[in-house]
Amino acid sequence: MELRHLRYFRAVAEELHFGRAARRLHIAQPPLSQQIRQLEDELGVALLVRSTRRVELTPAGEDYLRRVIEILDGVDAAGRHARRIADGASGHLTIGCVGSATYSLLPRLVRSLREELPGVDVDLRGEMLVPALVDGLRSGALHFAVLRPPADAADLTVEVLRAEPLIVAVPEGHRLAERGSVDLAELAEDDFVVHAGQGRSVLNELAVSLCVAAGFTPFIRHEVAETSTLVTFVAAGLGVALVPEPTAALDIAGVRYLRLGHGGGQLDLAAAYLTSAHSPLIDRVLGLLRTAVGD
Amino acid sequence: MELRHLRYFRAVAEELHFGRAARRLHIAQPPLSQQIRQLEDELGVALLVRSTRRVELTPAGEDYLRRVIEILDGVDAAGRHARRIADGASGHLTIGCVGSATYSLLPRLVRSLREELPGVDVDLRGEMLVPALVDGLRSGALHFAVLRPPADAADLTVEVLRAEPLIVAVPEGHRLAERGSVDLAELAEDDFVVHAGQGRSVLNELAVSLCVAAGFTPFIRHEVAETSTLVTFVAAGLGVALVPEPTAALDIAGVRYLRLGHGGGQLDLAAAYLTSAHSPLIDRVLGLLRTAVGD
DNA sequence: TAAAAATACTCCATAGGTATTTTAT
DNA sequence: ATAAAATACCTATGGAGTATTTTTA
Repeated sequence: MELRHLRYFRAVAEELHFGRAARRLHIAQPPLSQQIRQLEDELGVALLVRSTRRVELTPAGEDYLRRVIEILDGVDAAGRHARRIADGASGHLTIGCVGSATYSLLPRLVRSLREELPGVDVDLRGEMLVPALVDGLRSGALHFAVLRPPADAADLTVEVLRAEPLIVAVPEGHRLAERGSVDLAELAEDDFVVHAGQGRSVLNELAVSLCVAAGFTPFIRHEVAETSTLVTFVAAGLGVALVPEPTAALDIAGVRYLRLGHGGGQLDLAAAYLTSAHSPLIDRVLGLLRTAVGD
Repeated sequence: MELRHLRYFRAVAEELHFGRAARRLHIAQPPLSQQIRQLEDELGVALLVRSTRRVELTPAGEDYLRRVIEILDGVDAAGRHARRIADGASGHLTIGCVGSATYSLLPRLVRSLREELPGVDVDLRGEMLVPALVDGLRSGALHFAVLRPPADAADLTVEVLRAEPLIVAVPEGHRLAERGSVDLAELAEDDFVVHAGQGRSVLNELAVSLCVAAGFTPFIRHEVAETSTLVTFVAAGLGVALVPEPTAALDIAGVRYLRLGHGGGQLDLAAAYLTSAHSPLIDRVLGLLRTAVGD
């Protein structure tokens, strides 16, 4: 049996007339009769009752017609869906994101995804550390990540979106809190709050090396998992923290953000995906992300 | 596009190997590659990523595979269902029934339908008069009827199931209530309760002609639509009624059923269906009904 | 008897086969 | 070097066409 048989049967069942059905199908009447006969033989079921004056559906034929219409519509729909997925207009995507991008960049990305690709359904995971993001991409749990460029990324395609200067978060009562800008060396005596993860956090590594370059080793007092927690700890007066500039979007009471003068650094923000899982959808998301960064 | 393309795609997508898929399909590998290529060209979508060492599905291909499996399963299911309907093991049936068969024959028929043809779903309408049953068959509202053989039945196939003797229903206080059997002539002075319908009821016609043959014209006091109402009216002392014997199954308090001696008659009970709507299912129901009558 | 489906036959498009080449590991 | 997919080419099945017959309302 082939779709041809189903298409032909549908035409005859809807026209209830072999001649008209054949015209509608752009074939001659005899081959149409043949194909319908074949279909009935293969099913072992009479679908139509013919006389020269009237063609009627049997009860089995009526049921079969309903199902055939569903099948033929299903075939069309399958093609349409495949095409939508192929050009990235439809599909499913899980996006992971580091903490500092969670509060400014991610909402902008989501808004433009909703507008530009309404057929795509997106799962989001914010507040993740870089090693977890890389693991997520490799395990297939994430399709796309916004992160700090990691060292071991041979199987990933990483595109730097922009460089973000580091700033300092200090509690409101801090001796430097009213300054607009400080040098890193001025923080030599302060307690530091950093991300947990045995130094595997890209931000931690940069922060420590900057401090060393500024002539001191930071005294790490607390380790936390999320950026929001980190800022809350600073607000509570438990120490200071070096964070990328967009973290300032996290406007928590009791925290002041200061620019860094001498000894400051910057950290790249990048998009990454598993090279082997590259897809049109990822390209379109990457395009939207570039725009979101530009805004 | 033909089902062949979908079957072949399914095989390749499940095997992820053109050679194995071709073996599973009992064809050679090159024509399989060709057909898959055709499918992709027609859809305008890459479904598979091939290298000589590995075949993988694209995201569009994964979605398409899911839908293709549904379609192919749907094609099989459609054939199975059509076959079930064609041999009467499945389908839908509306059965109409005269009042006197509603209380004994119809329940037995329904029980055996449930047992023998569980795939058939049945709608029942009991307590109908013969003209309404015939109209129902002709309009398509009923597929099958249990009735008294009507006069104008050229387009119906009518099969007599059995002859049912008429009996008399009298109220408990009636002067003849304690007799086992009466002659029709003894009811010459009684009020009669009959079915409504301007004499078009087959039972009414027989009853009147029997009375006339017994030498009197029945005095019709009440006309009712349902047999159950008719018996209730008799129980209430509003008159007597001639009813077919199975009506006695309707055991209402205050009613006595008496056999008829001289002047009695009998009424055929029959099954009927529209000859043009004859189907295997109707044959099977008719078979069950014959058994139910025999019990 | 006239309209429509079925049958008889013919033809060619194409599915599928065989042999070979290309390609990626 | 080798396994596997793609390409080239050929064969033959069967889908579709034309002409005709059969059927029934």
